[in-house]
Amino acid sequence: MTPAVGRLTRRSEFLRIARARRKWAAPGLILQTDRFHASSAHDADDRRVGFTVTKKVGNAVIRNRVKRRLRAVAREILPHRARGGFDFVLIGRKGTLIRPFEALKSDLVQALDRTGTLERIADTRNGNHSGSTS
RNA sequence: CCAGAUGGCCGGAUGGCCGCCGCCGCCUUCGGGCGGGGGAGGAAAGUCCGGGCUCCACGGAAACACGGUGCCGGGUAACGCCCGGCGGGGGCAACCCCAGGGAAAGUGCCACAGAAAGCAAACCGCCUGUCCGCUUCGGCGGGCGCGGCAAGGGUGAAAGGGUGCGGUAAGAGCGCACCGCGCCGCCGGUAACGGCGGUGGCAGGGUAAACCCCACCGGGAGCAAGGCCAAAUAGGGGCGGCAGCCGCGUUCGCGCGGCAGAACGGUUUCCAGUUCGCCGUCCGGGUAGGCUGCACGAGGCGUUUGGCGACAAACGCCCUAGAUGAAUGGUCAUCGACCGCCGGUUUCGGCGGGAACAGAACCCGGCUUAUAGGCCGUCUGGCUCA
RNA sequence: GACCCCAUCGUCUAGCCAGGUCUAGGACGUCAGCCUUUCACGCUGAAAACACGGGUUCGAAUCCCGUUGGGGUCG
Repeated sequence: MTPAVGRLTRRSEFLRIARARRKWAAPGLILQTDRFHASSAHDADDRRVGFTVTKKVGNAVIRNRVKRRLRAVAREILPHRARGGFDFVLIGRKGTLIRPFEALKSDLVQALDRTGTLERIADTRNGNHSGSTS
């Protein structure tokens, strides 16, 4: 069972996560994260993700491609390797476009580890089942 | 074959795995699931023009502003776009480029240089009359002249037609020929304009992407327009100043209604209309929630007919993206136009990289800008062969 | 997405809207020299810009068109 990953769409939520100052920059991406506010509407095990690609990265075509690669890597990693109860913001960089996909995935795992949001159970399950991804 | 001109089209392909957003059908424990079908561009871009659509002004009218366009005719819903022609310029040519109305309605400007820059004028100079000096008697030099001239020199971007011949004291449209220009007439053309003939000795420098004049066009804002629903709430509040008249209520602070008054279109005037106590100052609160607008339209494709063409008409077929932190993809493999390096240097072989510009946001018609490479057609010039 | 505005030395600006001695002026800053035992202050001097590409004009920072880069507003 893979838990669902919600999307962040409100500007105020992005600003809140940026204020938390819990972030780590990898060569392919930057991760910002924060424990989301306890409200009755959300389960404690939920996790949500948003994407930010600024105009500095490139024109609209490049920004779209960067965002799509970030979405693809988040879809593969976040559901079973990120801790529940957190919001994540992935920020695209100039290197996101040309970085190999496997390296981008390990960048995200490393960023989760450095921000203390890597799921420990998923870590052992990864070692048991598939050693090809690392 | 080489060089060039021009018009149109394409602008990565195939497959595996995993995904995203609408639409239709079925099932559903209303969370969703299954199946089918669809899903970026020639510029989607810049937002430079023209429209549709929506709201405001809404009825209007006139004048004045303001902005835009600018040879002629046609096409179009419309245009500053397109087509055909005219004129000017460039090219051997195909062909390309041109904001291309008016400078004898008026105003302004033309720095520096130059005598003079717009009423024309005369610095050097040329010629001449007269006086003086010299003389080899041909002349030379100097002064004076409200004497003549504008050919030559010089300045300038530009100096009041150009070239040649005649003419003259020297010269000059002074005369003549050709060219240019103005005016008149005739002919051709729908017109711009062109041709021919006559006539005038030349008047009228340039600049209108300077003001301007003439002709024509234009009400303003924009889908964050606008409508519906939900939430919130106030008809926001405080302070200071000014508040005409009447009626009602009054807790005597004031409140409500009417008249008056004020505000509102680019300006003014007139009626009509809408809104509202007015002015100044300070303090707040809330909001980028949902649905709709929103995908059948000046729509696309094909054939025929009319037209030089832009395009139009008729008939037939088709439905073709609708997201909203914003879908239309991620990844792997194979093929690959093309590029670089090396060996060979005609063919070819090896290695490495690998598709240009670029992403709909209410929708159309244009323009402009960016764009690796490739395909097809037409035409021009040159060379070779038959 | 729509609608507007701006661009001049390293920085802030004048000149633009009546085109010409504009080779673009000023202030702060920078550099060099003088002054001072030295530094500062002061004095003298120098370097340094019209965003880019076309057009109009004899002549463009100025007028017109296009491009690029910044900035602002929206209920």
